[in-house]
Amino acid sequence: MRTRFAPSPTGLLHVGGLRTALYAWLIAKQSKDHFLLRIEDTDQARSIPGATENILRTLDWVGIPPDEGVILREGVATQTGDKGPYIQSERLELYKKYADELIASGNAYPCFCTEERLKNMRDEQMKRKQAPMYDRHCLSLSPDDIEQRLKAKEKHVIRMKMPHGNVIKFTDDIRGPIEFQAHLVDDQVLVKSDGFPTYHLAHVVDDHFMEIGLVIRGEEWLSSLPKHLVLFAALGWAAPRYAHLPLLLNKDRSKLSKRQNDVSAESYKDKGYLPEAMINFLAMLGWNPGTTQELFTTEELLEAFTLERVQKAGAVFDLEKLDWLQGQWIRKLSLSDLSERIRPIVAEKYAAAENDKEFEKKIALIQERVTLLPEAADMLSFFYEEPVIDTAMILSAKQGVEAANVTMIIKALVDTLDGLSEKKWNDAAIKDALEGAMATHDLKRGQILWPLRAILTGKPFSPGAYEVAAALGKEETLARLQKASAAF
RNA sequence: GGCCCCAUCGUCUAGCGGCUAGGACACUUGGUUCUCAUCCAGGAAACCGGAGUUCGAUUCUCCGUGGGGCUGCCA
Repeated sequence: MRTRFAPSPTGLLHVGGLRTALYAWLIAKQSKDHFLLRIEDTDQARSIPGATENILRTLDWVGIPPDEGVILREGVATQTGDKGPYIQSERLELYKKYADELIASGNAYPCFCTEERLKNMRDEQMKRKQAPMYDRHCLSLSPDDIEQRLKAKEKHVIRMKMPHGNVIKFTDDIRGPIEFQAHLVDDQVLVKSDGFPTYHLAHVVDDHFMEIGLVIRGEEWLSSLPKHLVLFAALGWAAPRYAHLPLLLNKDRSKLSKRQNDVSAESYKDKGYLPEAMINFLAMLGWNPGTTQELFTTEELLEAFTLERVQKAGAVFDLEKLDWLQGQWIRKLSLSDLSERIRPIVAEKYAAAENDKEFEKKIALIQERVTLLPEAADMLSFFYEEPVIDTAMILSAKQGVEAANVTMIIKALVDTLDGLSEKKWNDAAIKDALEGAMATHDLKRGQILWPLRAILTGKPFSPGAYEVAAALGKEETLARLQKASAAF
């Protein structure tokens, strides 16, 4: 089954668009067929240079690149495939040809109405509480009149002629049977006065010639479906199957908007979410496997995904679930994989991380604590710069570390740890040694470990004392202890 | 206003005539614990309403109600 994703290059890729692309990609790949990317740049005013590359890079990031149409080759958007061009602004003659054919067959007609007239007409209709629809003023123009005006290059559009009286029936792959009364559907503009097609004409022509078997798109298109079906029939082409996906929603259940949410997929990349978490999250918004499995790799989605299990109702875009998924994925990654993803981020702040041979060891300490990748820099700061000694934080009434005994505790720490050889400097040995110290000095666990951890990290929250001491090394550990001791 | 779609815990959802209405997130109570996090155990939390069909409706039908989308020479 060939499927496509057909964004407008009007800005960053929307998360809703990314989910649509994911589902389309899954369907195509399940049948080992092509997933196409087509650029819908028929609105010249809204097109933004570079948007296409950005969209492609985002698809790459999550691992669902197109394999036909507009693709990324060495960072540059190029076209591949024998059904192109895949950019609508390069297909103008084709649209023109079929618009003319529709006029010839009586399924479309030129309309010379001015914007002003249309506006007045709509205002009138609204006032009478009627649905605003084109009144077919130009449908009654005489052939001579039309010819004259065309010859005079009078500004005009081409409208489709809805077959009033027909009932248009269709079965959507997600929603099941739907019916529309043709006379309630407007005579949609197919070709604008600038010669560009509207979405409606371009969609029908392109998806026919690009041999798309299943159109997967957002629910906002459902109400234009009758127009598309009429066009396919008028041109004598078989319509594809359609699957209209439920919308992604704001917390207040309105259509997901920039106003209330970060809607660009790229912003989640920038915040430090893993592509694995993003894909997993998006897949589960509006689809479920019917089992209790929550974690899915792309490969597992390929195995489990079906349109039958896609929800009809819209889904609230709930970041709390994303964060949980992110945590799951962080912990699921191998230490080396996670390290290499985090390393460049930490290196931005601490150059030493770049070639730190012990980096994985440090990441091991925070793997269960990180949610967003950039948090790692702060979590690891004490490895790369000496913490500022905060005597107030080293003391802890709750742990039984007071001004009266802190010096003695630190001395016990120094003595004990100094007794450990460099060779035996590891988690387990440090733990043994310190437990021995607790016994001999009659100290509680917290009395030993809280100050050790606080001195070594300078932070109220951090990985555990044993692990930090082990990763820091004997020399540095003792140096920090001694320095702290002097502060009291 | 018109047309179309939708409706189970706060959120994502399972359920496809008979269930103590299940899971996950979030919340909450404990446990583990030097802190934070992880992890483990428990708790609270839902079938929008009304008719009808049926021995029996969360489930099927209809009508309400509510929400959403569309209603552009934007997609």
